[in-house]
Amino acid sequence: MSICLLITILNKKMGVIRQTVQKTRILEFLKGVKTHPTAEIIYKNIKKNIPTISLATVYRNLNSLADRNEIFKFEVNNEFHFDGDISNHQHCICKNCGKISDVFQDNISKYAMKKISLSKNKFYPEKVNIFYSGLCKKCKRGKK
Amino acid sequence: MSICLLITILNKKMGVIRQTVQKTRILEFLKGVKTHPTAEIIYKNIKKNIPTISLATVYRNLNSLADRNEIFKFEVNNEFHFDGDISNHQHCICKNCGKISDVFQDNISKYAMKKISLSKNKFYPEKVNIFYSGLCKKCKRGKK
DNA sequence: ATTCATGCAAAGGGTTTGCAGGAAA
DNA sequence: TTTCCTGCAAACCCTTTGCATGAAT
Repeated sequence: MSICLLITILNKKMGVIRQTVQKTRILEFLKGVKTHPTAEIIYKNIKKNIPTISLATVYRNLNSLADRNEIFKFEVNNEFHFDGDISNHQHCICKNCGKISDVFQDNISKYAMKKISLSKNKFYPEKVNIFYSGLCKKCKRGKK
Repeated sequence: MSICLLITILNKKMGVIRQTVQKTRILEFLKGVKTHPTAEIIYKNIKKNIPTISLATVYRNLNSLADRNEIFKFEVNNEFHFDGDISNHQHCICKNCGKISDVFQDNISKYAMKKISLSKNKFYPEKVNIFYSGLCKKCKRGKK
């Protein structure tokens, strides 16, 4: 029995992840954008290229991409947002308008990971997610 | 016109927040517990003392308490959780079983707030929320 | 006496799921 | 040819809301 045949059989036994146009476009879109869109927004944008795509497909692909850590999924105000940038960075969420912006202060996440590793609590952290809540520039001006 | 009368009139104009048994019990329960229950769990517990209370009342009170920063509201896996402890602390979320645990490392939050204040991004932070994702002790053992 | 809060039930809305057909490998 | 993925629609489920009644001030 050849190695190739064995691999083929194993592939059939294990769940093989297939490459589809829908999946490719979704990942491309997320990687090419600097915002943190919801499934709905992603769906509307992909629809321009693939008019027949369904919202369910978008959800399924986003979830599987997030499960495999190819994208980052987080919730704001009862809605999931997706981030194609999985580098260590932090998010600011305006509590007035809901706008999400990035902060790239790598050392904040590093410090947080170091500190919790040193503390003797019974948790095995793999990642830290840091969210600031406050006001964005625009809303801060409006409140003055 | 006396000051007291003026205040009474103003109170009537402005929305006065009333003290109710339901509200009191909900806050008591949250302050007396070291977990991070959902509205449903809080509802079931309050029901033991106030059998007629409705889930809607629990939600309404939790939301107004969170709005006034008397409790902390956050989402995990598409569900809101409530924390009666509003001191600076961090949360660990087990990505396997969903268990939420606390870390009390005040300096992590302080460091995060200091760093973002120094960085010249256009956001005015008021609070930082830090979530670790990984495995709890129990699930870590199970995976070995 | 006023008006805010409650309880009930129904609506809301983002997300998931079952199923038949279609596309990767 | 097999198995996974897609599209459609319906189901899900947590949360919110409208309305009449009841309670707090």
